[in-house]
Amino acid sequence: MGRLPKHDKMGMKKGPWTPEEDLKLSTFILQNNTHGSWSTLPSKAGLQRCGKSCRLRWINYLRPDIKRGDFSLQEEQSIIQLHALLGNRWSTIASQLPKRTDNEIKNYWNTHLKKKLTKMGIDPVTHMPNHQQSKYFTNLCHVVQWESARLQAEARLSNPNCATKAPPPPPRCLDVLKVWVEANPGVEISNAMFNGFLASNDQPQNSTGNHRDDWVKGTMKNSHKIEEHTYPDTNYFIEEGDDLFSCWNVLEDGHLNCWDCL
DNA sequence: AACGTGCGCAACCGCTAGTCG
DNA sequence: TCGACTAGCGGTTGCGCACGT
Repeated sequence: MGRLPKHDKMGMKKGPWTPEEDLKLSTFILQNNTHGSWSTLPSKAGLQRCGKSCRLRWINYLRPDIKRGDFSLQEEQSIIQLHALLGNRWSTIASQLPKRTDNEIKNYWNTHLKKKLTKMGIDPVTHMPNHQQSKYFTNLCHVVQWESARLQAEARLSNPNCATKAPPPPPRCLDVLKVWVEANPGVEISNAMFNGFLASNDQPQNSTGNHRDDWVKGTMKNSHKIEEHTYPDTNYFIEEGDDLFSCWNVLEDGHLNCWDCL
């Protein structure tokens, strides 16, 4: 993996890092409790690398607080949802996924998630279904719901007068609002918009949705985390099991219909 | 076994924003 | 205000490996 060692015009080494170089870099930073100035670090640490290369190696590989290995289903979902909201702002997305680096998330998106969404009939750029007849469409109802909420939030931002008319977004929305605000400094959040972002579990929007939620919770009382995945004012909700997600909707006669499992 | 091909990911490159004198 | 310098970000590259033929 990596590249063959090369040197640039200044005689700085390029290419894959050796275990000895890793050791030198880690030891220097840990002993000093700081990397200090990246541009002066290489000479101080006895490395023939440019500061930029040292910084990247530390941040993406050597830092003790990074998690490596497969992404969990929850992490995958977070990436998809945050990408729908933020686009290719990998560092912002990474800031919401503890112990993951932007480079790792970017690679995972480009090599796994993009293909996965495409296969499921979802455009990975717009996060919209390519065609509603896709046999995978029903599997992704939560993704589509999410995108719908995002568009509603954007509409509310551009036209505050519509804020109270828009239906409430999916769960975990306050977390998302927080991310959105961090990613869009300077944009003011009106009270109406904030209320619109509140999860209905905290502040039920209307009696119909509340009644339905109660009914769903009562019916599915053996399900775990059901509240987290119930989409208010819609017919859809997600049941999270130990290692799979089931997509359900409530039929007009009150029966539950399982669409599919993820 | 040999070869070709595609994939995964570490590392690089170029650009931008922030800071400081 | 301007230029130099630095840090950080996102896009791209290229090598090693796995897998298919």
